Amino acid sequence: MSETVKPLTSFFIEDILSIKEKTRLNVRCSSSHKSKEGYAQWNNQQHDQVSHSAELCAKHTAFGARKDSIASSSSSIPDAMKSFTSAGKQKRSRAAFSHLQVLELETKFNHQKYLSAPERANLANTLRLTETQIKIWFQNRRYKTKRKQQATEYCKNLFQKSEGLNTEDDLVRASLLTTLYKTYQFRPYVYDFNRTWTPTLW
DNA sequence: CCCGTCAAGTAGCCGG
DNA sequence: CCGGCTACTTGACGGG
Repeated sequence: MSETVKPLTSFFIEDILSIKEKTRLNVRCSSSHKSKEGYAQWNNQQHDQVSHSAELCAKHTAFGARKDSIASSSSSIPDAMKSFTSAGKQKRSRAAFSHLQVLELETKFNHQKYLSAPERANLANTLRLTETQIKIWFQNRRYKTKRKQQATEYCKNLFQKSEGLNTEDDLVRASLLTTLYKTYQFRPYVYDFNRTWTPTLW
């Protein structure tokens, strides 16, 4: 992968309030799996006072770093970024993108579901995220859309079927099913009233 | 404390 | 091979 190192911003409240000196962290952990690409890239993003760019930056939660103070700015994998469980295992992170970042991503996604490499690089640059983060976001977003669509279609079919229902029991069952599908629309498991929880529906 | 959300991890496939 | 894709799964985190 030929990803460029991007300027990253700290999103810590204390950093925002105190307007600390600029720190910069870019963490890159290689996956155990095939090491295809720089998966698991955790970024602490640089903050330029309380400004527009600050809003663009993700709130970093990696390795419990949000609780720790990340003062050190070092190269590849800073010790400050490494948080371990009691078992000595490295803790996994989950970055939270800012509202503005998500907004920009959603806007882009509404226009196009797939990004070319230059488009992705450009978006990554403007949003101050990594290209991998952009890629993963779009992948997840497409999958989310698909699931939503499938759930909607299934509900539609249910309503259509329920039109032909006769007994009160059938109607109750149909409405219960609809409720269930609304509740579990993003879950791969849905209860079949006659059997059990089944892994796939469609 | 349980549960939903969502970024990231994983497996497997495909095209260049 | 490598990078990107889908289709899940995992795990951190926040809200009720």
